[in-house]
Amino acid sequence: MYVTIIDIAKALGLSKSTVSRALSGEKGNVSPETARLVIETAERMGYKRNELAVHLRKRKTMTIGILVPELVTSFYSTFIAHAQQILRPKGYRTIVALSNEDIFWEKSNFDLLSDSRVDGILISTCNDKANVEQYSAFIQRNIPLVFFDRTIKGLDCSSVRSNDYKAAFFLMEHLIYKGRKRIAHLAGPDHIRNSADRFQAYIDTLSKHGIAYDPSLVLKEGTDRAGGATEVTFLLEHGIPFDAVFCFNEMQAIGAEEVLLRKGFRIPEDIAVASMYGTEVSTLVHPAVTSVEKPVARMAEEAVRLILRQIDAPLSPAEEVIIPSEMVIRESS
Amino acid sequence: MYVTIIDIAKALGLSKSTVSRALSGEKGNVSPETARLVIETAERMGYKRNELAVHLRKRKTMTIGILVPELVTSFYSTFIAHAQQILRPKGYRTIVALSNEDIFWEKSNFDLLSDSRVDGILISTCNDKANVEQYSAFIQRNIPLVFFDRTIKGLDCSSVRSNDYKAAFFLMEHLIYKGRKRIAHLAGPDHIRNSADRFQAYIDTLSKHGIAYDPSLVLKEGTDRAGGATEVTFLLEHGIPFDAVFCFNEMQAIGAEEVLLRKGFRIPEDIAVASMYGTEVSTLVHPAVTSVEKPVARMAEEAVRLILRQIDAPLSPAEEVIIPSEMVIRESS
DNA sequence: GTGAAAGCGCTAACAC
DNA sequence: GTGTTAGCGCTTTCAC
Repeated sequence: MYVTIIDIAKALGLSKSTVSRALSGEKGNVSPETARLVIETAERMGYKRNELAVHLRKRKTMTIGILVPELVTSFYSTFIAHAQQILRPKGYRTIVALSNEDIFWEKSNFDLLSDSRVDGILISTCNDKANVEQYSAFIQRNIPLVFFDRTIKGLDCSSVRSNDYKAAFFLMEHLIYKGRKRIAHLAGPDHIRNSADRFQAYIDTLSKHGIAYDPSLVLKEGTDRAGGATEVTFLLEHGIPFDAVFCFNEMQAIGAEEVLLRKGFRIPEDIAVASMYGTEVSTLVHPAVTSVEKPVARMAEEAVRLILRQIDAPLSPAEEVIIPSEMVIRESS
Repeated sequence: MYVTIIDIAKALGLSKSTVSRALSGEKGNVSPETARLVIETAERMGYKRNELAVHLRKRKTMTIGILVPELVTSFYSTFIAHAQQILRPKGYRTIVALSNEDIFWEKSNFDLLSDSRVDGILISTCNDKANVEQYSAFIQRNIPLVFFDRTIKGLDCSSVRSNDYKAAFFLMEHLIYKGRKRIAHLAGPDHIRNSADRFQAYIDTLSKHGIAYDPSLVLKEGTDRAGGATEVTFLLEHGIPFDAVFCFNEMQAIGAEEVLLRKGFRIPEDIAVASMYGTEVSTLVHPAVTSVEKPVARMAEEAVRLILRQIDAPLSPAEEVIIPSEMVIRESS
């Protein structure tokens, strides 16, 4: 049904090698006339090269898999866009898969990517314990894997992240300098390294500034919009006083903000809402939210660099890149 | 890097055919012990079959491409969901591509699907003239192609659609029976057969019921939410009286409705809003909208049946299936 | 500059 | 029940 190079070769009385060379575009090993002739004939016959065969032969699919926990937060979609922008000119396609913050989805979609023989996988894990054997096996087989943002300790594999602890510390101090004393923390789940880092920063900042740690101000209902709303509602309904909310992510911040505004609070005059992170392109976060920026573009750049290096030089040593968060407060307008 | 059947064969002192047979699961040509042994070894060695090679060898990718104009209207997403539900159990994957109602996108994404050697394509075209040569070439090469919903006349290829004319007629008569006399029509673009059919039904119903056709009531600003809003706004601002709006699709209906409600009109008491189609699963359409249902499920069923038949029996004759719309009015609650 | 031959990883006759 | 062989469509030495 499909035309092959053999059909073209036959039609022209050439060998399939010559046709292949002419079609591959690299001149030097085929005369200009032959090349033109072949290309014209191919066009006329409606030839489409069979990528399957090419990939099998070259043992390379020219596709990178990207596995992320979610796409509601602007961080991951921005990351993907940046990564694609770098990969595309280099001839790489990209497949995006989701874990939906679930370890079983993650496992199954990781398999899916590996089944389709991607040349490498960029992953931001949803759990820093769950699927490690799977990753180790992958790494041992020398298949390029790079973790970004949500990385895993102790894996012999390159990774890129930003310094969550420092950024959280910075943001917390900003709130404290603004006079906030009772800062609630809408934390992330324990099984993500980033949450732990941010929580630690929360504790440490309070301690540094002589503010007592009150466990009733730390809530872990969920990292989405509903979670943020629920948590703030809980604080209000139980009469737990607070003058600031320090959120794990922007979705929580939006949820929190919605509830507060509806209850008649002014932001940030009455209660400040601070979020890690509204990325630089986020249009979701309300301008009244205070946030530190995550350096998405640079993270994507590094992640892509690392995966490509791993593809080109499979035995190069693992590299752990930490990109500093941009310590810029974006405040209410 | 990846384990192959040859690695397993070597490790076990078997031939790769035996390993292949054992792994393919069909017993009868391989002894139970060998089978178990092979499967265990494969598991232990971390074997993953190379789909690329399988597809090349079998000359079949077990994937169906679905090319649709958009995904905002519930029809196409529902169609896709139904199609996938039927195809998956049969071992078929599915790739979805969008034309964004643009002929160049459509062309390029059609190529993309064909490049990835899908076994067949289900398409709902964005223009019934533009890319016909491309489709003809495809059909001539005997690659399975089935049009659904937005079909093209005169193509030697199976198609599925519902009877838009009848459905539109039914819906129009419903409005007329309800006493509407000045019915505005938010039409679809001329280059879609369905639009033409619906417009014809609009004309014919008016004529049948002795209502004069007023061209100023027919608007073609766009088939999205903004289009519907713009068109209704236009009528209102230009003082063109109307007591009903007959929309090409549900997005227009939503846009129209929003404007009308904001201006203080009651729906449907003051102005009725009727739409083709809010599909049976649509959660988008406001309950105040009157609509006829498009039989998505049955259309998907037929489209899948036709494409699979074309795959299994490439030379079977083209079939034109018309599935009657469900003449049920879903009215304001 | 061109052709012959090998092979990517797998399946499917065909022998035995 | 298992092995041998051929080949899916392509690229890539290696000769000439």
